Amino acid sequence: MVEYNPKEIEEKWQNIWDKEATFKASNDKTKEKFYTLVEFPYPSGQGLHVGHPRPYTALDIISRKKRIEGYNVLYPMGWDAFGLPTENYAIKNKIHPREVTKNNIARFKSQLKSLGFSFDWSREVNTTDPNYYKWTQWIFLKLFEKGLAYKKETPINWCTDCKVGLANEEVVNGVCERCGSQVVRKVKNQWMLKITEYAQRLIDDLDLVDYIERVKIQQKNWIGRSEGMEVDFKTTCNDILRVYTTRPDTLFGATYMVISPEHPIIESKKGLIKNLTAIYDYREFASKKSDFERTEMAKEKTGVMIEGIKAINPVNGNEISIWISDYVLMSYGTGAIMAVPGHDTRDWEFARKFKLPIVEVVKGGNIDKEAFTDIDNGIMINSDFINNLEVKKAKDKISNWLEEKAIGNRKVNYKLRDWVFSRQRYWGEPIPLVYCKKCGWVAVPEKELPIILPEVDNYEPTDNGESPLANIHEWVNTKCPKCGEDGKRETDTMPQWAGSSWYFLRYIDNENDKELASAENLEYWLPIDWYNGGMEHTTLHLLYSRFWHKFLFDYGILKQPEPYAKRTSHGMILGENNEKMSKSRGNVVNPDEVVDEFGADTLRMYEMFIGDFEKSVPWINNGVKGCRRFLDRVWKMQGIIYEGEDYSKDLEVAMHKTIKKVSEDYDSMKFNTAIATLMALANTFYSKGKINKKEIETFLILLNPVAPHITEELWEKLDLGEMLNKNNWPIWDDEKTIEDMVEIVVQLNGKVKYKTKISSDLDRKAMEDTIINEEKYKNLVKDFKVLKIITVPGKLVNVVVKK
RNA sequence: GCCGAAGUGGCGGAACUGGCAGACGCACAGGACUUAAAAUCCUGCGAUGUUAAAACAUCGUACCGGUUCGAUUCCGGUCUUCGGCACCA
Repeated sequence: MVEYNPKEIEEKWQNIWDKEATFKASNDKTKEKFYTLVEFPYPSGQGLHVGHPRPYTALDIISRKKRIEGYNVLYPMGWDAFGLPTENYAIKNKIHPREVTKNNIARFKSQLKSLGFSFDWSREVNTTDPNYYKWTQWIFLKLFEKGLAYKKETPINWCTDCKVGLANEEVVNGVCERCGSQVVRKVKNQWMLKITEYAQRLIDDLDLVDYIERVKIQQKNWIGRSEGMEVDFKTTCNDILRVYTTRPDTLFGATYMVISPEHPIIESKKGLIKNLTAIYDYREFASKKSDFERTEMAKEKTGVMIEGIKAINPVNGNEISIWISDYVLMSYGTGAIMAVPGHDTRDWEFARKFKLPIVEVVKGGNIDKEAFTDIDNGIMINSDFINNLEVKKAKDKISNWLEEKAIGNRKVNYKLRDWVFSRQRYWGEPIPLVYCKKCGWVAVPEKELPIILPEVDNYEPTDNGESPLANIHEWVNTKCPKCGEDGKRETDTMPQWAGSSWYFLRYIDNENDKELASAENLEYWLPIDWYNGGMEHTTLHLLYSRFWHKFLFDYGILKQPEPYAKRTSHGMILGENNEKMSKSRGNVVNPDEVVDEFGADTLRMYEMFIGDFEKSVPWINNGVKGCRRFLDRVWKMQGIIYEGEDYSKDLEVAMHKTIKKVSEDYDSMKFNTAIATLMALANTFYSKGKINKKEIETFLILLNPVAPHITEELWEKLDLGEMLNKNNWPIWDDEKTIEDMVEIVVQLNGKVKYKTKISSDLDRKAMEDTIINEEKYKNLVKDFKVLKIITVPGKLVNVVVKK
């Protein structure tokens, strides 16, 4: 027998699949389709690491199984290639990001090919290709046309030394990651997308899809719907401060207010504020922090009281002080809160620190010691006309009262914020708009798309924080498409999220130059039947792409309101030291080395066998060996085959059980136990010493999705007919998975005492009778009084006894 | 801090819906084959105790408590680790 040589056979089959276009999805609408999708990678300079193949192999298994089951499967791959690391690399090494991207993609592609994934490479997409981003720009224009894109002043991280805008990730402990200088928040006028307009639908339509529960929960929490009231507080300067609260019932306990340091009232009433310098200093101090740092619960509370203006609590007329503090954000609610220190932990700490009054309005806690927050079932006190009411009733009564007096109104609020869509960077899609003094922002005509990213000499942002594109005057200066006067192009580019918000639509018709994709192909392939990706994309990418999809649905291009019928998520592969794989930690495993030493089938199998697909697991080099050993044993099965029939009930049960278990496990992504089951079956084969071709055939088909090369090769060697992947998936018969005898457990007060075999067709009564007549049983209970016997058919008999 | 997960032998993990804890694999130990080694094959492998051994007993699924005939699984609390927190992708 020739030795198992993965290198040779893997290359052989990869070439055959390429040449015969085995995995090309057809647009034949008469066939039942199945669209499987994995998140397309960012082609980084480091190449693939072993984390990438985990989800790819998983959905490759699903795809291959579906094909064998007769579906027309689309399993595509592409490149999410715009992004910061490429740009930074280009700046450092003075190479055009286009070149960097091209090289990285070539490397990724050859690595992916060496793993034998059944991608339909003819549908490859690349977000940096003008033929692709033409449509990204086109979608943006449609959003703009419908009023969903607007400009707003929003802060960016500004490095005071490099004089560039930084990504949050590049800000480490408040200083610039590159140069260590102070980073401040600088306000810029940026493009925003109104995702908040879709907030409710993004929640509601989760009911239409099959996502793993934690993804749904996390999306809902991220969108953060709450029902509450907007309440107006008059001020002593005849102004109104509007707050948002979910707890109008505690209004009598509101003893002061806090507004965001950026609140406009500070500017509009600065003449009345006596401590303006202190206020400005504090605002400066707050500008150095991110929202995340500002709202952190653990930190020491800071703030400054505004001297000169007070607010009036609308329910009791009390004059209360107004403070500014960084934990109140302009971006959530109204940028102002009423503080109820008796019943809110953050307010309580703040009040304690600044010696502000704390009033108890719900009975039950000890507000001298801590805020009493568990108040949903409490009773109101110190609250005038809502005294002695239950909290729920009090909330209703005071809400009605506020609405009658026109002081407040019920309001639904969302934590979700609009999407900041501008980046002051080079390596992104140009935003296709022109600014005209007369007409304002004007869309570039569709026929001029794509607006190609022009060549620049220098990829670094300009000194004033504008994108490098701002320096190319011949590109920036153009004519207004509307009136023909002088105009200037937008020089900000789109965020990397743009291209990945719709890529799954382009796979459907990637060469179409007339439209984003043809209507009939979209209708045939959508929705995506199964989308797998990392948990880390749950709140941004997944939500952004649902938003764009819904928009295109509203626009009439798409027929389904949701892009993904099903969403699952894989766990990360960690380094051997149980830490995240990264270059700096030096624990990165390169799949090329594993393929070189053990073969692609072994790598694929190990990645699936390593543990629960949904959980993160450490990579263990030694573990790979076990999978290779198994494939060696599979290879050697050639030597124990015999021709002919030889019925054995045991083997028949084992075969049917295995088919059932493996089929079901693949479908529910329990790849590790599917492989364990196949290993156990192989052990059974070997313990029998010989095996019939029919059993091997079934075994090879079951193993094929995980290890496609070796199984295809053995199929050919054993002369089992046309290519394995053209055959049918084996089916099992539930009746044939039942053994004649089952082992059951006899327990005494829930503790296992002995095991015994009984016929599997006994019902409860018969089973109990069999057991209590056994000698062993009589011995067991002879010193006790039997109180009760609990019998679970086919499982156990538990005897409850007393001395 | 907030939101979402996870915690089981020396290690990765398994256990359907509350019913035999440790499948499958790694590592390790002993044996077979070999002049020898590697590879391969066979056997054993949670801890402790009684024991020559078989066998038996006790403990054991992060920690504390609860529900139940019975808890890795359900409930309350605590600790630890991981993912996300809106310009990394």
